[in-house]
Amino acid sequence: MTAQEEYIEHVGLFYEQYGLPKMAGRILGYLISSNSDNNSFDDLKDALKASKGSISGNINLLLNQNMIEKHMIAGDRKSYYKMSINNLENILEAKAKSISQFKNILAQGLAFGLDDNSLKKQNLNEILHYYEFLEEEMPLLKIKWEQKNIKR
Amino acid sequence: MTAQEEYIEHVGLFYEQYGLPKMAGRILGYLISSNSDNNSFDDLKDALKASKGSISGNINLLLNQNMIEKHMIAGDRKSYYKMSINNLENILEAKAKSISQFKNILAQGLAFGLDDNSLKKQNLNEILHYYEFLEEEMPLLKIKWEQKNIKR
DNA sequence: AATTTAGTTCATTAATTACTGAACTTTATA
DNA sequence: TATAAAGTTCAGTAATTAATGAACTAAATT
Repeated sequence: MTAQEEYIEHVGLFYEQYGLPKMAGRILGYLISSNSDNNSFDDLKDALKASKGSISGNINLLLNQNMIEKHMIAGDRKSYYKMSINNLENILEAKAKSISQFKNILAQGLAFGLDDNSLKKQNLNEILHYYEFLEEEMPLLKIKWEQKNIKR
Repeated sequence: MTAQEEYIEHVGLFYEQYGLPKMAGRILGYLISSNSDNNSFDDLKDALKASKGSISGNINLLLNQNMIEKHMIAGDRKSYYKMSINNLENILEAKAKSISQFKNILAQGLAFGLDDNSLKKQNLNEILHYYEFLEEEMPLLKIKWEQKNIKR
């Protein structure tokens, strides 16, 4: 196993922890460590020794999650892939979305059972406030990053 | 199916999206929606109609991730569980940890291949800077929350 | 000391998720 | 209009992950 191959496996395992298929993580690992600006479907298939089906499915998964993006080369009908940069902001947006979903789940759950001064309701309300705080802060973080980047 | 049971399934599915076993998500759903401050192992087992093994394994999973905590009642040797509140900060800490892990993966990957002014290196460096930004901001967010809470 | 309680462990089984490979679609050359 | 290229789709299979249930441990009660 070359150092690069080991690296790719490592990245695959890293992403597996966060619920992505290992192959999707390995695609990211390849895109980070490859020796070229232009990485095609077949490059991935060959480097990762995987089937077309698996590469196709995982590329589309990563595209849907805005983790990679496709680019083309004039006079060439292959597609090339790279880690997404336009959509860095999506990391925060995705986080914001999950925060706001969980906030709703909590709020809904608070409607069940128990009187309003039970310990549990106090506890859950505090958690709810924390999520509300995060929900407010995420867009501010995004703005902060954008401003920092305009200056650069 | 009662409204509460439906709610519990819903929470289970929500957490499944984020890589938890469904049963772990259902435990959280029960803890949010139950009618009591004190929810025991057996309450969970009965309400969720699951085996002791599954409840035990998933409770420990949630405890390890600081998503729930155990509390006791004097003169009672059962354990009771509730959603974690002391460790709300862990949401940010966990996020910070994954950000910093990924930052390292990227930095490592940049060591492979290509000359330093390739498009890819420029691209990855920009992503790296974004992660560095997030890495700096997470602790600030934590401080902001703590200060807001002292004032309250 | 025997029994009960509270939970853990782990082998087996069930359920889910991912991968393969062959057939297919679509667009572009020859 | 045939052939090829680039990828997609999907049925079948492989691999992984989760749940069950019975046997077990450790502590408390009779």
